[in-house]
Amino acid sequence: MLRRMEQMKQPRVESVEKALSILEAFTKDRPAMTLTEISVETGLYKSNVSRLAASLERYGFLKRDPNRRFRLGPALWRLGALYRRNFELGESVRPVLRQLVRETGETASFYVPDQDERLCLYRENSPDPVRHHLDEGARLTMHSGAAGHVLAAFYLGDSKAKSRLGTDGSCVSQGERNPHISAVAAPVIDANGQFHGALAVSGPHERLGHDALAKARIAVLSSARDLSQSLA
Amino acid sequence: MLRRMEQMKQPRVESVEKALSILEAFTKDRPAMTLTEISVETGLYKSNVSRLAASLERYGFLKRDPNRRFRLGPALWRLGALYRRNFELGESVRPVLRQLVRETGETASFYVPDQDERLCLYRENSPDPVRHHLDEGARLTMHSGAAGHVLAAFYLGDSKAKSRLGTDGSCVSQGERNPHISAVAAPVIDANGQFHGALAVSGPHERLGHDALAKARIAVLSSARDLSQSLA
DNA sequence: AAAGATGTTGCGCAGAATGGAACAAATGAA
DNA sequence: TTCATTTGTTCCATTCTGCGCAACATCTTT
Repeated sequence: MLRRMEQMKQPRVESVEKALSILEAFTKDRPAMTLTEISVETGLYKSNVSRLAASLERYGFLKRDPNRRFRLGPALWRLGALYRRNFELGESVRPVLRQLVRETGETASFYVPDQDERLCLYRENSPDPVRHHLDEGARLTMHSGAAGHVLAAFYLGDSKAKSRLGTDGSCVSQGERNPHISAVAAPVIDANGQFHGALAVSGPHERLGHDALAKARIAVLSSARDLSQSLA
Repeated sequence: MLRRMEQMKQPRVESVEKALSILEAFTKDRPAMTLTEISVETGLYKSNVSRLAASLERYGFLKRDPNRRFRLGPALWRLGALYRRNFELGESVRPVLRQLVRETGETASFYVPDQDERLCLYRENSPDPVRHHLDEGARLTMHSGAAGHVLAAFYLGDSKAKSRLGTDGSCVSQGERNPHISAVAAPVIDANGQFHGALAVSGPHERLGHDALAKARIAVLSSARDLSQSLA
């Protein structure tokens, strides 16, 4: 829970990190918690949580539902939308994703680094009912999957990840994160050399065999180049 | 900036509120700030901001762009998406909004309370090029506009706002917040009596005259009832 | 180079944040 | 109903964190 806090002695503000760890404790499967649950989940004392939560609530980062359970507050959505707007990305990325879906028939996504994980920032799903489904906003590990390797290599500078990449920066994975899914990913880097994220196409390995993957790789690389253009 | 903190002596954690006020300082027009700018904007000392920001950054609530300026971080987007999912609202609201647009030809929106303001959670724009445009995620005052009055009445319990409402809870405004815009709004309340937000239709007052407004009012009220059903 | 910003670090003191227990309020069982 | 249990808040003494501020780095600009 408070893993990150226990580390080295960099400048930090303890109570702030405790408060943030409360927010962090909310997940898709745990969208509402009682004070005691939060206390257990974070390892903080109830009295402490009570006070931290009060501040979070005042600023709209938490709110209490009719049963007085805590839920995430509207301020998060406002700021989340703002964060998202920062990337003018969206406007450039979406059309590219749709184009990729049209070309490959599979699902296309755009991932960015989020701490030591990766965040699915944008996604266009395959029209096929049998497809690799995932919500925008979902977080996956950065240490597996084609897009994961690309991010690890370009963002973290992970040398093991680098070695998995082709000279063009692309990466292929088959059944890595999920045994039934294959994927291709490529980095998106603007004219200034700034790394933005990874473009990926993924689908069931029944459809994405050797040949289909090779085709998809070309498509992804080409799209990544297009994106680089429009970001310059 | 720190208005909210200076108030009464409720349980709170000062440094946490300072940190949150840093996040609050980000706006659409100020999506990136240097440390000094944040310091000025929040009234906090630079050294203080530096340390608070370090913690926010560790948890992904802030990040630094290539020029080392601060921007909102990906954690916000993740949590924002989670917040939003809490309302299964979206899935119920969107179709209703689209239906309203079809019926009235004007823009339809759904507002929820956010602190002492109102947040435009969902919006479907009129197909007409001349329309009342506003982004999802935008915040407006709760003290003017038809939807504002509805929220003030039902959420804050503001008696002045209540007096502006019809017996059906609906409210009409003409040129209140913006001289060229008229609007109608109605509360959305589920079967348990839980208030969820305000449904509104808005457009240029040239089109939304007496008759059109009356028609829109019927449509909004009917849609609000439909929504109440699907939330029960 | 020199001058101006901008960001970070060190330090001592004030007082904020905390743990723990006692208290209050809600829930549920009997 | 009353009693037991769980959940949340308030109080208080102690401690150590967070703070202001100045000095120190680190970049920009001229």
